[in-house]
Amino acid sequence: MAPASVLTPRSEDFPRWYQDVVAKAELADNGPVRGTMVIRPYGYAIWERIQAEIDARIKATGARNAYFPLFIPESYLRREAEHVEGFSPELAVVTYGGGKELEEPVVVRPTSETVINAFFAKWVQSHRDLPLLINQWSNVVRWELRPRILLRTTEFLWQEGHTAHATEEEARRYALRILMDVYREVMVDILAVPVLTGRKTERERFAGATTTWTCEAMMGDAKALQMGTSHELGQNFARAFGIQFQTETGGTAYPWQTSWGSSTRLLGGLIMAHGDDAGLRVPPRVAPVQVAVVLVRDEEGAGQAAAQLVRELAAAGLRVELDDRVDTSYGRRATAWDLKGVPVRVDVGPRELAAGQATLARRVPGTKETVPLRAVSEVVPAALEEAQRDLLAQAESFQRERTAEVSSVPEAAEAGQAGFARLPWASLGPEGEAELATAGVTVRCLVGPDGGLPLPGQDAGTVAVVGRAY
RNA sequence: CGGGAAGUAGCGCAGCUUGGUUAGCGCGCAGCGUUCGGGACGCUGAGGUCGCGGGUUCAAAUCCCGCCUUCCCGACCA
Repeated sequence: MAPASVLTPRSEDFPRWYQDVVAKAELADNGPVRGTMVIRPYGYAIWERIQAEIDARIKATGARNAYFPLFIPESYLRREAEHVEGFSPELAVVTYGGGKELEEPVVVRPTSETVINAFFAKWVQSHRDLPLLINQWSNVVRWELRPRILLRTTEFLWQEGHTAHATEEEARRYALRILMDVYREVMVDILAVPVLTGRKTERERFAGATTTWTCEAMMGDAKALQMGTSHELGQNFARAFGIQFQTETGGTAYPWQTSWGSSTRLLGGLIMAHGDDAGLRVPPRVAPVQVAVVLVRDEEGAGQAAAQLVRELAAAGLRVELDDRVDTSYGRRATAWDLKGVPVRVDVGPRELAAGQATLARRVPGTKETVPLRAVSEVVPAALEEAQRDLLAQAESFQRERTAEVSSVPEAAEAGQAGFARLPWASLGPEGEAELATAGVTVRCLVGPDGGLPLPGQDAGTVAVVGRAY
């Protein structure tokens, strides 16, 4: 791969490298107001693909999309005590409208449990109305004190799901289904980011939830990133908003609820999980451009050959782009495609054309090979599959190497600086957790004794995975 | 929100200490020419409310005050 003078080397200054990639790959820019961002077309194209994958899986669970207002009466937030306490420090509140001071301030939604549940109270009357499964794609605002583009911004885009069920058991199954069949699957199978799935400790639980389930990934600097959460809300919001239904036997009951979300932070996670010194590396399944056909020089019919390759690759169902900017030097263009992380590049110029060949450059191992022109549209799909697999395998082995088994709090505090540390929750507990926090290490999640998900409330035998986090 | 650093052309920087005529440099950008297979070279040129507001002064990028933004480290979060 080319000498990466374009970017700050990842090993030299990871946060700076991250900024450089976001800028040079044309993913996003900072907005004029602190903590806001502009998502540029290339970044947004990746987001749209992530959205499509998540959206399809959400719909497969039976939920439907809807839209609720940006503005929420302040009084709604106050109805659930823990919820308002958790969110009040990060609220943006509008006190003026139409040139007049408002009688009741409205908050810009930090999340929509409150408005949505106010309507659930209207819509849920009978057990026949359940389950009620709603998702919305929207922006939300949480005033951030320390913003980081695409990872922690004051305004961000996300999806938030809200459901109501007749029984606790059903709500739990649904929350876990979202966790595993939507989030985990998209992260692992599509984004090629291995995640740990587990339960949050009391300390890390969502404000207003009874149980929070999470997907946690390890970034290239061995820090953790929470990439998606699914909450069991119990009957907390149902009681606060008066959501009740008539049961089959004629009684009244409060439904059991869930909520779950994933955001543009996934884009940040993608960069930090897969990027290298040459820039971004996009897994083929989310790549807006899977193959760039680069016309090196338009001589001796190379232009026609490149156009023909583009047609063939498109016909093979690939997302392909022709780069025929022959007035820009080859090196510059090659570097730009590397920066953008396009998985496969096919170079065509008079040189290989004379031999009936094309040059195939793979972003993931960073290698080049020559391929007969006739075989390109067969070789490329295989190369993309390999890239997808290799990215996941690399991230998995990195996470494995940077995960330590420890048995005491001091060991966990130390190992947690360099990656993940695993230790029995019994050896840690809330006191140990608080102690770790003073070293900047937090419990990312609790996993079950067999490596699977622990039960809500189950502490016995669980293993805590701790580390530094974004 | 606390501690630190910084904001001068699209990007990276110098100039500021010690105020003074036309604010420079590298990259990028435009035109022309030579080149062309991993960020080519030459010539010519365009591009600036010196972050914003106020103050001091005959005179402010430079000194003073306030604010905004960015980055790093901490406390809170998708």
